[in-house]
Amino acid sequence: HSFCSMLLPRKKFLYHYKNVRWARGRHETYLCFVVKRRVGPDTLTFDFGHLRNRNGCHVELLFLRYLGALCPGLWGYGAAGEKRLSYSITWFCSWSPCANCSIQLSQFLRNTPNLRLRIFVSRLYFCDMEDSLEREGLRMLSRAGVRISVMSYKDFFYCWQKFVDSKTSSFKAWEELHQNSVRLTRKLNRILQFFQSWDLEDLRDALKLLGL
DNA sequence: ATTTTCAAT
Repeated sequence: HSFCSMLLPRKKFLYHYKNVRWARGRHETYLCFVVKRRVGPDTLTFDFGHLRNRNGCHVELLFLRYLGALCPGLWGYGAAGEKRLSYSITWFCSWSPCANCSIQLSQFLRNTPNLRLRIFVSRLYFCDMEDSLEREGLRMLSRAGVRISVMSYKDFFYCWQKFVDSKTSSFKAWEELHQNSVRLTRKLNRILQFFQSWDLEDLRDALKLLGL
């Protein structure tokens, strides 16, 4: 695509996705995505790539702009409501969405039931205050059926393989990756006020990865 | 102990 170069430079990935407590200077947000078409119980990987925020537009809303091109037939072909295709999108974002993006996404998804969204985030954006709008936004997304998780080692590893110009260098975890991921996962669970259970698609992906 | 955040210069 013209709007998303295929591979992310290693340095950029490591700088922007590092789940450090004090993410000084991360004034950009990256979004790596996988689009899968759902055919009955099966999903076929259809497209992947990455985006970053531009011109004051948050990357999530930028993604929504490109959604029509990424998911042909999402809104049906020809006659209204006919032959709508179903898609699943998984994205990995360096920051969690701001309140406004969460609201926009929730509304969009309510009007597009044939689209499923699964979100992984490296860091939580403005979620320190108990009453922050960002926290409420995450709950809103959750209620709209989006499963949100904090990225763990396996997710960084996957992104390195899939989206990064890693050549032959293997992914090396930074100090504190695991601790930070655990801390942020606990924080997200407290925000969402319940423990999200496994879902079937995660299980299928895990089995596929193991070659089962 | 404390530090930042999809910038603005």
